[in-house]
Amino acid sequence: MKPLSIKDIAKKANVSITTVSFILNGKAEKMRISQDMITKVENIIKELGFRPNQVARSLRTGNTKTIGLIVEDISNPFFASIARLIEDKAYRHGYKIIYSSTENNIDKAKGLIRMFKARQVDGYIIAPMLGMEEDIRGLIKDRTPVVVFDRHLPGLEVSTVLVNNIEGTTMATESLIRQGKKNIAFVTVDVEADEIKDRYSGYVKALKANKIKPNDKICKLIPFANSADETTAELVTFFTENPEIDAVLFATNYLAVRGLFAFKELNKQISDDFKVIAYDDHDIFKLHSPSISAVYQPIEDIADQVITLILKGLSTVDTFEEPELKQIVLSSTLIER
Amino acid sequence: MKPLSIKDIAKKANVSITTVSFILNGKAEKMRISQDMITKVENIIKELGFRPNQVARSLRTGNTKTIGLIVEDISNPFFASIARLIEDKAYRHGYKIIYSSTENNIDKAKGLIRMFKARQVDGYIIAPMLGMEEDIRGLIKDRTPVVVFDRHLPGLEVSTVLVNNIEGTTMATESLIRQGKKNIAFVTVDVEADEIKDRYSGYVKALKANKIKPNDKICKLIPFANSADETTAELVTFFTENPEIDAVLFATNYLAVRGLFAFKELNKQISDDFKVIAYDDHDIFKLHSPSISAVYQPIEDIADQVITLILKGLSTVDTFEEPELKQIVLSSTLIER
DNA sequence: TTGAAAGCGCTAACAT
DNA sequence: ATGTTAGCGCTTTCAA
Repeated sequence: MKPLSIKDIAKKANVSITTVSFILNGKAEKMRISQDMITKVENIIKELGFRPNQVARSLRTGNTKTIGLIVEDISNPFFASIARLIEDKAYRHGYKIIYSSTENNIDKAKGLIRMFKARQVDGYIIAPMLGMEEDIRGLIKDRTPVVVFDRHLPGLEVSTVLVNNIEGTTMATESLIRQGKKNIAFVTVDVEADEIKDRYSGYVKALKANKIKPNDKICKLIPFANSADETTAELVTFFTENPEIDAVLFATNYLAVRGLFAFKELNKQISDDFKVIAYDDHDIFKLHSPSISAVYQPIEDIADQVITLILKGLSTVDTFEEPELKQIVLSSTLIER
Repeated sequence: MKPLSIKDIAKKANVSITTVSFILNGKAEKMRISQDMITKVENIIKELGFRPNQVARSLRTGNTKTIGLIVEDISNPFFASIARLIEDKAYRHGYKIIYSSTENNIDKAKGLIRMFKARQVDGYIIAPMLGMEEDIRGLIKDRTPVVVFDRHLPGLEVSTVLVNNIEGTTMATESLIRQGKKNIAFVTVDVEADEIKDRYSGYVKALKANKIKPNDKICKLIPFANSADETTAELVTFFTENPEIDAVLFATNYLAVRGLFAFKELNKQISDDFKVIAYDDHDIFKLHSPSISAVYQPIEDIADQVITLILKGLSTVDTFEEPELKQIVLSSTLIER
């Protein structure tokens, strides 16, 4: 059975499709359509359960009321939580989200942007990876609203929502120093992103401020391409070879989880003599015995800011105003456990 | 700058838009367009970076190459993982996913279906909630492919991918009995879903098979609407009041996590004298000291089956074949730790 | 082997 | 205050 069209409603109501369209789009008032007519048509619409074909509407108006969301991996709890919040807020404004994971694959990422373009999404929310600069610049040049979050691409002028990574690891490192730790290890990943580098900078900054000389030997760089097990194995070796370490700061929650697996394997107890802090929180850290301190990224805030920026961009897209670019940097919190 | 259209390509190539369209859609051969023409047009398309407007295409052909994904909460790791796998597989077949979370709110769920309908999605993948029966039936009547997973709605004839819940909890309970446990508690949630009830049935079945009388006193029903903290508090009380319990089977991973928090609060050690098994695995269970056994649901299999079913539905939608309904029940695995 | 033209369902400028 | 109609970009039938 073919779905209803505006024609069917018009016929049923004995009016033209224009009248129906105006009523559908809330322009009845402006067009001074009689109240009687309005209620009559509205009743028929409700009675028949008619919903205008959004595809036709999109073709005509040029906007699809759809936002493309591109992240590295939607199943990562950080992105999944943000995706949920963004979807919820977008929904209330009549927008839907199409998402895709880049899987840290630049070709897939580029393909996604082209695919989203072909689908005429109205705006983009992107947790970008290195190599997407040109593509994002292209979107901006087409006056498509873009908001970037989580990661920042050097030299790219775009609205951005980030957390202050330097601040986060500085706080964490200082807390460890205050607890008398002398050999604080730093475990990070070899991803070429400023955020990751900033986390390292924050760590070094706190050490220097406290006259501790950073020691490369207890800074471990884990290849991004590692499997979970490989990472655990590397960490087992690392901690075995460096028994002087009395505290560890992990640059991502994922690495910290692997670290916990490594400690388990090594039978290494976390205690006042061996402290661990993770960057980015996780349920596991609360529940672990003993529980693990973490730098918490304000997920709800991030989602709020992202959606606010993109909605503003969307609403000014057909005005002549230059879209204003905003760089928002949120603070993270050290949760001491 | 306006995006390119098929017209621009046609003009540039000095051919009609028909020719371009045929080439775009791989119908050039069938139409016996000359190889020269084909390469010439293809080059222009590549050179100008033209991508056909998917919205216009959708309006014309009636399909949007989009699948609607409706789950309770996309940020739940179970759904997030499945979403990621589904998206990935759909992508390879040229489909995109629009998702939404029902938040266990039937009004939102119904709204989502109507919204997806208005957007002409080609098919639906739904982890349904009670109350959606009529809406799903409506989709099927319109000959829209639907695949339901995770939960089954009684009396609804639709392709379904489930795991065998009875089997899972039976295995888990039997394992506990083999370990000599006499007072095995069962903690579940008051959700009116067959899956949840089946988990209870499996537990009872194993008890009876081993001549143990089920004891209501050590079966705890947690309200779904509880906050996390409320659940923890209820579990603290429950385990305090029933010290004879020597093992617990949790009906969901979420409940088990709350249980772990409760044990932590109670300073109750998990050991050979007090065993815990969770239905549905979680990283936390691997990492916990001691680690926690779990019934593992085959996420990858579920995603595979779901996508296979929906793609089959999508490909037969405009044939005259009756869409064949398939009920797939996957086995879960007990991971003993 | 290629082109002209209708039409998918809707919006909105223009006409009445 | 309501109706007529062009056209959004594309696919596909029919004609040449």
